[in-house]
Amino acid sequence: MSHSSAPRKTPGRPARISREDIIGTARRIVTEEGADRLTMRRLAQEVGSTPMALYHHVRGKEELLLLLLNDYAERTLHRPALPDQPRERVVVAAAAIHDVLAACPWIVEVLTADDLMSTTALWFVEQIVDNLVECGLTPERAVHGYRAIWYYTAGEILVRATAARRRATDDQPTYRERVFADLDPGELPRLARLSGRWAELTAEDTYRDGLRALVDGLLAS
Amino acid sequence: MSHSSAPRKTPGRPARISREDIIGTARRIVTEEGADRLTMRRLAQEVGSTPMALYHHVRGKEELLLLLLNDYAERTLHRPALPDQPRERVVVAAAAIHDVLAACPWIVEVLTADDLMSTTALWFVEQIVDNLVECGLTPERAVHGYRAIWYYTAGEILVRATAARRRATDDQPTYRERVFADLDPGELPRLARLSGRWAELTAEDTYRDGLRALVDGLLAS
DNA sequence: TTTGGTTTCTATACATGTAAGAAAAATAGC
DNA sequence: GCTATTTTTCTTACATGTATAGAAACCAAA
Repeated sequence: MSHSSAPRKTPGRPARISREDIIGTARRIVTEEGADRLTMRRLAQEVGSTPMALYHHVRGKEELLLLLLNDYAERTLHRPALPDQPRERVVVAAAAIHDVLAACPWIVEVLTADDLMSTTALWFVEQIVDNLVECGLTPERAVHGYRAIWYYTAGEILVRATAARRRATDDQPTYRERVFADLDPGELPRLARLSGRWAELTAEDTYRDGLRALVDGLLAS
Repeated sequence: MSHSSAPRKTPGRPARISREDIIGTARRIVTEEGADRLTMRRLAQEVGSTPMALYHHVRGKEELLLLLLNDYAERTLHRPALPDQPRERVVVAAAAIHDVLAACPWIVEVLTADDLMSTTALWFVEQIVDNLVECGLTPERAVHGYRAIWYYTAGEILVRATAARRRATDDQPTYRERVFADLDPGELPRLARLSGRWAELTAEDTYRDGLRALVDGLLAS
């Protein structure tokens, strides 16, 4: 579509599609029709190529989704105004990442990435680590603290997203509901007493509370 | 294999395989040859049936893995001796769950379960919630606290397991390594200074430290 | 022009999960 | 014994990710 004249310098057959084409088209499919519709065949057809040609620009579907996630983060993750207190900065930076990712429903299959590693996202990591140091942690403990925050954040998003997906798919009552329906109050009194409200309680969004608790605890030690 | 005489009471074609057969055989395949080898076709062949017959005893592969996980938890998760302090009880109960799950390499695909819900595992949940209340939290906050612990735990296992899998699969340097290799010290000074030690630092097992911090923070608020 | 090398693209094939529906094997009522 | 009903099993077919092998399109040298 693009380059026309400009004498080529590399040998070999010239590429008809680029990684950017692929990612762009993939993004369009995903935003317009949802992540289910993104198949390698469909994507190939849409960029005017064959499925296996994609594999010369992208290692496989997993990498494609990872690239898509980075692309998404790059364009929707914006640096927020940070508060004065270092501790609050940690909270704000983590919550900003969380909110953007949580709003991205197709994320589940990729989010087990080791870290989020787009250039934009790294700024947030920097803020978290730096402000943890600012609060008195050694750099080593600050990194560990960041990792704990990332585990908590990724876990929250993954668990909630999967639960939501299951609820949407299954017509039947959940396994959880069945188990909670007949708890033995003798064996598990606390859960039995809470069983009626469990669904409601776990549905509440308490990400920030947990995050604050975690940051507090990291700084207290 | 089992029932012989005993006049049947239900109408319909009698079942030749049972859910227990399926789970047992699946467990054998997974423990002997790894989770990759567990396919519906292979499993069907092994129980002496056809793939689609399995679907009358199990909703699909995802449910099968969930059942397998519960089965695994049921037989390897044993109630530990709990310390005296309620706060330490929370830590010990959570760490017990964590350690059993983390030792289970095929877990990744299922762990996004809403909670771990085998009967045995619920005892641990009970301990966590109960002792959080014992420490002064309201029952509501105790449930939220348990959820935060679960998010952190599931996230840790998932992220670490996936990272390990990626390292095992990929021969090429990780995306992370490439990004960390050329960080701009002007933009991200803290990360740039730590970049050489990042892999080493994130490889350390700091689950318990983070857990303690989280529990401390939950109780401090 | 021909030959060789390099890169990209295409065709074909396979393994996998599972949807749809027909067939089989039992019971219940007559 | 015969038919209707119910439950389980089997057959077939499809969508998907991707491995493999080779064809196609470009450059550079002979």
